Amino acid sequence: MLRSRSRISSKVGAAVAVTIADVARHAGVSRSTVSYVLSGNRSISAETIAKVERSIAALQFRPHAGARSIRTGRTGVIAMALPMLHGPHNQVQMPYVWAALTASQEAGLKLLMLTDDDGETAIRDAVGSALVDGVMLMEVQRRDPRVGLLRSLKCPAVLVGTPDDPGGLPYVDFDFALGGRLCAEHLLELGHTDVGFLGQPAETYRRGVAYAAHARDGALEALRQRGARADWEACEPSPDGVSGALRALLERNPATSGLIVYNEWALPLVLDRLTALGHRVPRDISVVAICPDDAVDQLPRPVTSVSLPVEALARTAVEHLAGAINGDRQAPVTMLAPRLRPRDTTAAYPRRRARGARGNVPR
Amino acid sequence: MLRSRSRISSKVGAAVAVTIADVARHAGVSRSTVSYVLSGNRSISAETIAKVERSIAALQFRPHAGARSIRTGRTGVIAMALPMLHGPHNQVQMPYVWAALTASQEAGLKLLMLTDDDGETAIRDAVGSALVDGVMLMEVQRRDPRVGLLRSLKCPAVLVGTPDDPGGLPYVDFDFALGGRLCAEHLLELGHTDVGFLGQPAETYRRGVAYAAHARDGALEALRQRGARADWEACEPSPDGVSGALRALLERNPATSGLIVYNEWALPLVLDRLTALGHRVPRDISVVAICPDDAVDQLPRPVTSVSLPVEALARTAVEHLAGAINGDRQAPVTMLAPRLRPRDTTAAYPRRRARGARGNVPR
DNA sequence: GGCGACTGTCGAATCAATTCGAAAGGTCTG
DNA sequence: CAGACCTTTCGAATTGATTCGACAGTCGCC
Repeated sequence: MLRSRSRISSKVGAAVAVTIADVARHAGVSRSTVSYVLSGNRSISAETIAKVERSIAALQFRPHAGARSIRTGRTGVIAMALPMLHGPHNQVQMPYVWAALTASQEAGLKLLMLTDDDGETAIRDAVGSALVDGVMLMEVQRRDPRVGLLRSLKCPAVLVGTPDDPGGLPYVDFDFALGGRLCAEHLLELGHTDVGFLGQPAETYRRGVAYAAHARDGALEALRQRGARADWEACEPSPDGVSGALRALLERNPATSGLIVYNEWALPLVLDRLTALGHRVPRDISVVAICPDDAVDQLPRPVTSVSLPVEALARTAVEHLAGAINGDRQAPVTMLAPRLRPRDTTAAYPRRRARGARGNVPR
Repeated sequence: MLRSRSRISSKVGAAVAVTIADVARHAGVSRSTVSYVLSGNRSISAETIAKVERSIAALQFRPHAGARSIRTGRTGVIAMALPMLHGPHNQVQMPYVWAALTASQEAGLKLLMLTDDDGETAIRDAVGSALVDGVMLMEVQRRDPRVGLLRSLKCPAVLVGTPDDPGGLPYVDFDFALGGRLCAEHLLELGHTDVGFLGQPAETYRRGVAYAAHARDGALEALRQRGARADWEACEPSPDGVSGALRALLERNPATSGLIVYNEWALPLVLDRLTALGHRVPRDISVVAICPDDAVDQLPRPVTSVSLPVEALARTAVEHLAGAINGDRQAPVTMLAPRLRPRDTTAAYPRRRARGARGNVPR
């Protein structure tokens, strides 16, 4: 045997574990009494409670998570499953992580991060070994193999995003399709008839990530239904990517007077490049974005936007999951409604030639 | 009792757990044999191994994490402890999370995220209840109460950052002080004598976050030692914050010709605002940044920078922790060396008045 | 004063694994 | 051919908690 395992001192740095038996001995009661004090599952006299609690505090006792889970079938841990993708684009995800982290802490849960590079192994392992009580699936794709997996695992789960076939699993989402449509309608109402949609990196669409497709299709369909010329372009997370996408849109349709941007990363550069290319916003081109409110606040000028409630989304998902784990009946679908906030980057269309050079009143 | 707990079907969505006993029965061997097949701790005949493995696969067996941890004292989970801070600044952290996530997966570990709003409860709970095998401490402060806690918990730990008193705990860090000094020396060698340091948000310094202080002090000390005028300013994550910080630096010392920027978020805006304020880079003002390489790639122009190896840092920390958990003896300190990469935003100082208006050759 | 109804506490079973000691069976050696 | 030895497998103890059933002790009520 490589490691000796004596009763008194365990290995190198590991702390000596204090068990419920130690507490019982210290308090002069039985183990079960300590357990009942902890769980409150049976009435215990006030003085015994006090005695036990003093011992717990004195010994710094904390019940062993594994031992507990073996009986209760609960671990108090939920998993956040992210697909493995690298690159700067992923910075957008941190707010989700933060929100999920704080929300789960408030719900008394711990958050385990999972990536599933090789498909679904990480999820299968974590759930199969009863490491987690539930799974929150991020970056849901339109046809996501993980959805089928989760359903077959029969563990509490919530999808953050809307797959083509949720297969009975509950999902929480922001209504990206409606969000895209709101952008479109805003521009249509302002008189724009030629609109470009500048979206996420091509890879995101290639993977069929649901929200990206929904936002784009929601916008384009609304535009085309109302007779506008609509076009779209993916946008890579680099200055050249932004320039390239803008140029492509403007070359394919030089009449483009409205731009819907759903690419948080690119947004600052879009405004910058448009002016660099000689287009004034909103006089020549109106810009409406889909992005979190704090992204707008960080821009040099306030952009008309449909605000993306990242924090509420993650929080809702965690709360939903917490409820499902407790056995509460949960709504199968939760859709957060988009709302468009007009700000400085959109204006009525007829720009110059329209009814004489009567000036360009911004409002 | 609210929830009945029968032997056959458990509650609502929970999967029926398959145990090692089921596998043993299915394979026609004893439980211990299955365990030995799993762990390889005793020699088992090839045919028995095959038989058992077939049963494991057929039943989709995965050992119960809790039950396993109760005996082995291991969970295969490590914690990443982040202090609870919100706001856009935190986007910088996602690369750390990603790197730690992939690295821990490669090391066969799972990653639990912890925040410690109310001090250290989350860490204490996770370690005390034996939920995690080790802790990776992020955003280490110069005087960090969590360091003392971790030491007293006697569990494998690694600090990502250098506190004033590591108290015997191993730490991994990027040499921010030297990084700051390299920036300073680069500017000094180019002839700059008046340099401003534009740093992290004020809150970060107020909290005494180690890396922020180290980078700033490393730069300022090097500058002052060599007789340069050096000043610094915190910078909030907003356009106004950037403008304000720049203005403050330039007003306090109008002769400022060199700028060290250690604020990944602000970097694009700094370049933008400098030109907006009428300073050409690098003709009027040289800019050198401390930031990850991919942040440079995303800028419209290549910025001279000391590259911040975020991914290597997180990866090193995870590997260190994995080793410590396995009982390997680890180096107490790992410092990643900074390297300055001159690019387009720094130039020799004597700008105009120096030796006649002989033109400004960029190189 | 005896009987049922509570209260509070305990002992023992249970959960799903790991692991030690021993036993069964086979091979090799003296 | 008996004894030593090795390989392979098993039974049972162990790990740290939860929880059921039982058992004293107290109280109130007729």
